[in-house]
Amino acid sequence: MDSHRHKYQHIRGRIMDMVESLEVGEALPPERSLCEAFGVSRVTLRRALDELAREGYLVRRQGSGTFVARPKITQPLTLSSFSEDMRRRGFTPGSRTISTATVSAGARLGRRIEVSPEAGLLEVTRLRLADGESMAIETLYAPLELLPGIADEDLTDFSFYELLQERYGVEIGSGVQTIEPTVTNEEESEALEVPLHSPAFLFERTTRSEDGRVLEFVRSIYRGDRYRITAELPPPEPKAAPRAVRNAGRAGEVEGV
Amino acid sequence: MDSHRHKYQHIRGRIMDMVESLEVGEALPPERSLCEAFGVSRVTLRRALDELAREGYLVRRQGSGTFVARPKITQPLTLSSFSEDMRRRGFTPGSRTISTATVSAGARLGRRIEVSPEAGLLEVTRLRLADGESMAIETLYAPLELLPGIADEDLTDFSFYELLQERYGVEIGSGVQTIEPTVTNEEESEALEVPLHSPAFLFERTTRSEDGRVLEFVRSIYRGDRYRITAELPPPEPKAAPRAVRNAGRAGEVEGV
DNA sequence: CAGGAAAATTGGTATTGACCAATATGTGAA
DNA sequence: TTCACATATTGGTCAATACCAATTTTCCTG
Repeated sequence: MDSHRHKYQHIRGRIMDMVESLEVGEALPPERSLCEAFGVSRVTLRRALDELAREGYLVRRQGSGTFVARPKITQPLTLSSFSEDMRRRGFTPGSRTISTATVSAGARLGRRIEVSPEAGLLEVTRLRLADGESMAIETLYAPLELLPGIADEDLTDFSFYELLQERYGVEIGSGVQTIEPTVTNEEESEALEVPLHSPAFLFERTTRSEDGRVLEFVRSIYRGDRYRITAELPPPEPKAAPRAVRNAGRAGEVEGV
Repeated sequence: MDSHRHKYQHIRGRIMDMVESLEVGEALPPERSLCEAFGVSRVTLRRALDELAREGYLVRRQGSGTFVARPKITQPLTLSSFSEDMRRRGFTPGSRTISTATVSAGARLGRRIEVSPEAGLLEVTRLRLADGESMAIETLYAPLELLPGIADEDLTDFSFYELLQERYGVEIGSGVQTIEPTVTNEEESEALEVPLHSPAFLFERTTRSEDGRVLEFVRSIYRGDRYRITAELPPPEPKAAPRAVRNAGRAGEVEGV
């Protein structure tokens, strides 16, 4: 059942279980106790703790102990789907497909997706909803050659990433996203139900597979009155950057408002 | 001379020297050779390599070797000053102070900066330039109590962060930044020399010291036609996230356009 | 009771040694 | 030559152990 290929991954999970049963600021048992409890060496245990501390779940204080960290205020920009993003923000994601078509790439899109201008592309325009209200309008382009038989799919309520992984076995590698401020045009205003020329974000994202092929190019318009980006900024690197986690609360400590 | 308190930090530096003398895609000597060369254990050496790989300088391939990674396309959002940010983008930063004043915080600003509404604040409005052209207009608020004698400073061409560190010995801890799309109002349009209601970014940043006090609240309007955010998105975490670095080139490998 | 020094506790760094897993290389058979 | 298999190389995981450094606790002293 446990697909933990390595010991430290298993330990990591056990520690996370423990963390979830504790309050913010509470201390974990000492490393040496945990080693004994889990039956692993200290390096293995520390490897798991290192990861969790780096990801912000734990704070370690030399001479004192390891404590449950205060939850992060915000996640950094990451390659998550709209659905994931909205769930993280506490909304229920939804989607309404406006149009589905097959188009030829042309010069501009061809360059972005790194296919010939004659190549066929899947074009899907969707309205994205959060708690039933319009949040963004999004047009996705994907090379048809990667998606044999895609037109038969029901694209009404699908996660493109999951579709890629589960049906086509394509693993998502990395992506580049640009963000610009813009204002809505007539079409966008109508779809999003906002006044003409309302402030909005323009997102353009290019996603690649692990072997470097472009999987999708997505252009999204997000309502500026409903969506904003919050980023927690790490301290400027002090030369040989210590990856310390800060702002950890201890039990009973007073937090700012 | 070497302020390397720990061995792995010293090794890290030696490896970086080596990396800089190699081409992208070239292989480093095997770990076991490096251990011998540096006179350290493999664990210590690997600790240094782990860091460098995590930061994107190296790519490791099991069974094959450790290679110099392709330089990152973009930096993530980080707590850098305007000047640093612009230099990173290849521009020469500049600044023109529009006004300097002392104001009382009031309810809204007081809440943001976590001081009483009666507290005094330094208010500086500056026009930010890149290669001599207007890029952003920025208003900074900082609690006067942290900055005794600040009014005497020459604020025409200063880095607020450097001032804090060098004159007041305050270390910057972390910050939170929100980004929203907006359009310029009359004042902003005039200062930035753009048409009224042009798309723009609204940045609001709160910076704290290491001990949690609010050092500054900054509100910036960036021209949407000159400034955009580019983020390289890491792959979605595959459950127990391996922090692998991807897209590393090997010598002779063909890169996409 | 208060203050300070000593001891115990706890995380941090480092070594040696072993074996596993993925990749690259060399060798022999077809 | 080419393919398949055995072997060597290289990074990945894990253990046992020792000692260092920061913090907390204990206990003695005034």
